[in-house]
Amino acid sequence: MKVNLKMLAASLGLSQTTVSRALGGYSDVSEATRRRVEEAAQRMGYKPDPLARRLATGRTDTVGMIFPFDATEFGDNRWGEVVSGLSEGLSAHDMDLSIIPVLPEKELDTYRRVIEGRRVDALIVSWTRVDDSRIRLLQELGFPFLAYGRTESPLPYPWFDFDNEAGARAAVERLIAFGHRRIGLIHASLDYNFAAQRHAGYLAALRAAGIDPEETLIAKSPISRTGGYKAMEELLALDTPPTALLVDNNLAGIGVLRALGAHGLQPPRDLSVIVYDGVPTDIPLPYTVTAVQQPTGEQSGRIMARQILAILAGKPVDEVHHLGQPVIEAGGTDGPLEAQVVAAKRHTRKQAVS
Amino acid sequence: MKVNLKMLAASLGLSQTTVSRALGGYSDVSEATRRRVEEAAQRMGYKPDPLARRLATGRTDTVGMIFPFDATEFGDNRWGEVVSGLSEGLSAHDMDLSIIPVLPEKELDTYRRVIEGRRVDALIVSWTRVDDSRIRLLQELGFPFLAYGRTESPLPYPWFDFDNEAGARAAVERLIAFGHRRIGLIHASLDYNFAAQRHAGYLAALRAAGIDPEETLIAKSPISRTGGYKAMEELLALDTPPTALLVDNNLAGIGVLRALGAHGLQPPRDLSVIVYDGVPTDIPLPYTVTAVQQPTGEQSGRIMARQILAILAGKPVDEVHHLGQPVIEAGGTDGPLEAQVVAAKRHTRKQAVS
DNA sequence: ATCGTAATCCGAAGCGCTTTGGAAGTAAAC
DNA sequence: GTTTACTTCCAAAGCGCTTCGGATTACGAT
Repeated sequence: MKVNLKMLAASLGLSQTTVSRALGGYSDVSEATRRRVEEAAQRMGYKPDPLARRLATGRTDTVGMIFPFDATEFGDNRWGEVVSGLSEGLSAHDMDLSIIPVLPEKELDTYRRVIEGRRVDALIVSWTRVDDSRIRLLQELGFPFLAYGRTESPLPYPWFDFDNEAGARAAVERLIAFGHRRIGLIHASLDYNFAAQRHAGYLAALRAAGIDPEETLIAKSPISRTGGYKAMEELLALDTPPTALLVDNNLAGIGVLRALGAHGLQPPRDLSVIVYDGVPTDIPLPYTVTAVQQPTGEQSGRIMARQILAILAGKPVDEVHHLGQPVIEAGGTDGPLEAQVVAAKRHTRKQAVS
Repeated sequence: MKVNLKMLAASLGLSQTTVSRALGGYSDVSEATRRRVEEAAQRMGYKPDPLARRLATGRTDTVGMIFPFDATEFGDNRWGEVVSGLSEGLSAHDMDLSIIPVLPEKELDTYRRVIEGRRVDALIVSWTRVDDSRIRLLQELGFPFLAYGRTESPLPYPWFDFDNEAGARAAVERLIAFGHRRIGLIHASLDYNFAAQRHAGYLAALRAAGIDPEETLIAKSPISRTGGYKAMEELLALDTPPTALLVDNNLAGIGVLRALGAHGLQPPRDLSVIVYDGVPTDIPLPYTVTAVQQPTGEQSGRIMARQILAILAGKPVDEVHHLGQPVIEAGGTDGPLEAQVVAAKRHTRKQAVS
């Protein structure tokens, strides 16, 4: 039989009020009775009914994440890590994370339903777009949320993000320092904020070095292995392909490396490659990949959990920001242009002979 | 301003009871007033507060899925489809699906918490084990659930599953019909029920054909690309490798095919390969894969949604079962043994010459 | 002896909905 | 005209918790 507040109170000869406040950690109950109450609650296995609590307080102690199943997020283990860290960070404060799956075309409706249904105290918006209708809706409704990634918005809002522009710039600067001038970019749809920012960083680095960006060296690709594969093939088909390449997401990165392999090419001999976010554990590669690295998803998740709690505690939204700095992690897939040229000469000579 | 039942009732000059029952579709309210009520509710934008309703009814109209982040499920787009179908099937009945992420080591605790917290009306257990403590816990607590995959249990319980044994048997029979006798198996941990069943089907087919299973032809592998890759390399390193192979999951299947490619081997010339569940969209392959195919995840999800609703409606648990039949989808990765032998001869001859 | 203060405790009013157990009105049956 | 049987509606009692606004007691201060 489930015990409730009333029974607990009765068995202690106290009022429900006092028991409730004792358990709630209020100061107007003596240390002695608090201990008595806690002991009894423990002994009788009392657990406050969250449904009742919710109705009384109006809080659900749950934060939600609406998850559109267009699946790009799948296979990206980074996302899993973030969720994991978030969940852990929240549960330390007795809050839960609930992921609400939804068909992409019904996404906005679901936001409305979830908010109206008061199913969660706050929402996390991931994969932000440059122009993001979800964030506009949330702002309009005045519902608490945290954006995982920034967006263009006239109003302030809380966000967690990395300095994508700086990351891409650093990567391209590294390639330039290696002597490259024909540097390609494979990027996701520029509707995604992260892609737009990395794209901007790429252009900025080139221009700063006095290099005119070439449209043909820039290929768009879905966030997927296949996407990266095909985009790489496009670039390889150019009359003069790039000598170096930045790939703006890890899934496409795998595809790129596979495409190179399939064409008998090997980084960095034939092409210098830097992959944003590195490549997830996939199948064995004969080299480590030079990457723009960001903190692990777990760390990010924990920070986001703290941000969410701060928002719910009433911290002004224009103060809740976190901008992580990515770092370049040197690997074996990029190198000096001269080395490549030499290798290429050897290669063509060999081909001519055979 | 949010309108509640009381306000709605007042504005109509009716009691809360009547309004509630009108909206609830009870028969003891006249058609005329029902219409009036519905019209007014619509006009005033009345939405019953789910928190209050939950407290009153004790139902949450949510089904949960506790999701351990050991990540095998990631990258397996099949799982995403299932979730999607489930979610859709449930929302047609105004129920929600909530995915609760959890660290693997805290999984059982979370089951307890979620149940005690009455956060959901029912749970879905996925990736069932042969011996599954989660299912035991749920049975013990008498909490409604649906197992996605069977398990060994003395008590009846509701499940959704495919005939894994039959699927594996059919695949192996096909290979046998092609003349193969050295047929390998790459399988996931046999703690997983699906793996155990497919393993059993594999053995059964061999024995039925009078072939003695060879331990060395059976390799265990994690459910991942890397796992499949390594397992394939193990089998290739054998003195006499198998001439045909069944891979019991799609992720490992990709790894297997990549490993073959990396060793300059090509199915079916050098090895006949059948992959359970086919291979997910990955990077381009020069052939279609012969697969044991199951209905799409969406369909499965919708069926599961119906099952859950039936359980909640009180249908006896030993009547809620669904066993899907997998079918072999012929592709270009398997074929007659003789053809392989001929090709191999040609191959070795060529090697001898060069 | 009286007052103010601080420390504890509690009654009762919600939170917004569902549901039980009638009551009132109306029509059919005798 | 009375009885029976519906039909339609409603008052009130929860669901289990939180919290506001005191009430009570104890005690040092005046």
